[in-house]
Amino acid sequence: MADQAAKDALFDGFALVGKALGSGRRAELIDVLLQGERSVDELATEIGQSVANTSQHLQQLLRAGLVRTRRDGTRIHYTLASARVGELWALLRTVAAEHVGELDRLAQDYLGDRDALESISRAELRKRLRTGDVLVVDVRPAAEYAAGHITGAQSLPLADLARRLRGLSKETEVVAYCRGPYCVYADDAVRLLRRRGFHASRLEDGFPEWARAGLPTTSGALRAGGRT
Amino acid sequence: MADQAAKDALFDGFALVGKALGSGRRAELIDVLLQGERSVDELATEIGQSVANTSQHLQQLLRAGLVRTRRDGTRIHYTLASARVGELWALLRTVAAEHVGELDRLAQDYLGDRDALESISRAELRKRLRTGDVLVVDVRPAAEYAAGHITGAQSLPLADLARRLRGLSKETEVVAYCRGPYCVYADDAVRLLRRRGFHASRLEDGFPEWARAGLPTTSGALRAGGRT
DNA sequence: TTCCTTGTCAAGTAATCACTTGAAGTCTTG
DNA sequence: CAAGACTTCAAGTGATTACTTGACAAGGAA
Repeated sequence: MADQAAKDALFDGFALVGKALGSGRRAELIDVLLQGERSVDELATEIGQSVANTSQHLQQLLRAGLVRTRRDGTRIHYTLASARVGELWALLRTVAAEHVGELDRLAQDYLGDRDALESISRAELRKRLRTGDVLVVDVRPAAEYAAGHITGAQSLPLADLARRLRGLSKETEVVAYCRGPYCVYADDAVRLLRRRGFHASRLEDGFPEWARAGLPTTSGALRAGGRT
Repeated sequence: MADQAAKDALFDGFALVGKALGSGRRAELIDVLLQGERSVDELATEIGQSVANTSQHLQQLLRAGLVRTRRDGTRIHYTLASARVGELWALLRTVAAEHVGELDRLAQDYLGDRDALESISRAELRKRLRTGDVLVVDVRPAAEYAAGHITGAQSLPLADLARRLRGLSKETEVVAYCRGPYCVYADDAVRLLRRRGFHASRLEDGFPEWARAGLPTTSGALRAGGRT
């Protein structure tokens, strides 16, 4: 064996990245940052932690090179360092879903029963977007829609949904999507819409997966949603 | 926010996998297991740790579902739980190489200067294997060769290399490969061969990458190597 | 049975980690 | 300049982690 100490140091280097992904709070941060850049205190409220604690977790992600910062006035915005980091997180989530025994139960505890909700695949949504017989709504917060959304989707944040139902036709088939397979926004939206008598289903995963698959996305433009 | 506690628990579940990859010693274990199953004390010597400590690390990998065990008499053999785990490890290594600042230096400290060594890509090796103008040698321990190797390669463990040079022709172009891009066996083999006047280069990565790329592999058969 | 090999468990220690609280930077605005 | 908003730093606490040592369990061979 060449130089055990150097080998250990090298693998400790690789493990830095594993360590960064080895805390639930940091995992939540990455999951949110996948939707676009965020300031520290937005992130803090999102993960339900103090600003100081969130800042320290972010420092740790920074040290592992997984995120980057951008200063804008008094705010500091964090972003994922590259698309690769998003891929790594997605793969880690898949591996966890396949191999961690209790994950099914944990997911069910958080997401509730999904069996009653219809969901459609990316490929099918793509097809129906082309034929135009479906209204796609992005139920994430407006800022995330602005940072990037499925081309043709309208922004209709979950928080505003109840107030803006008037504009929707009950004949139109509605497809809601949000941050990904472990995000509850689209589920909540579909449940609410169905309760009110709309035809609604959810995209089986979220925007990041759509973008990663190379399907058409748009960013920037805020296309006020709600009206059909 | 639906149920913060349930959400935290779910992400802690994902983070279990991150934690499992968050120690250099466990990373080394995964890297070795990528070459095939191993008993606990083989693994312990490989990573230079006590058997007790190695066992505990393996328990942790087991809890995260990344490895599986098989009992054989008084020995217990560990294997990666699925090919996905190998993919995850490879992607994590890539992300670390791209984003962890000091990794270059750590890799150089362990691997030494590689600039002097010629290396060839998988695609090129594939082509030259077909035309047959090259001798491919697998310099990993014989057990790893037996567990799976590049089709057409001969087993010539680094430990035996010096003793078995007689059988090699100085006209033949030799390509050595080992466990992967961060493995020193092939480097050492190429250095030794060149010092003795052979034409030698290394495959730029190792057997797991070859297999993952879907290129032809063989397992089981022990094709005694050395003679051309 | 007893002995031997292999692996796990349990207890102990020093180091690291996640969070809290309160203070100190840093940039913008008045 | 001072005041205010946002972020980071520093110190402290309880929990977890990586390793060691020594004891125990499970299977094989005499």
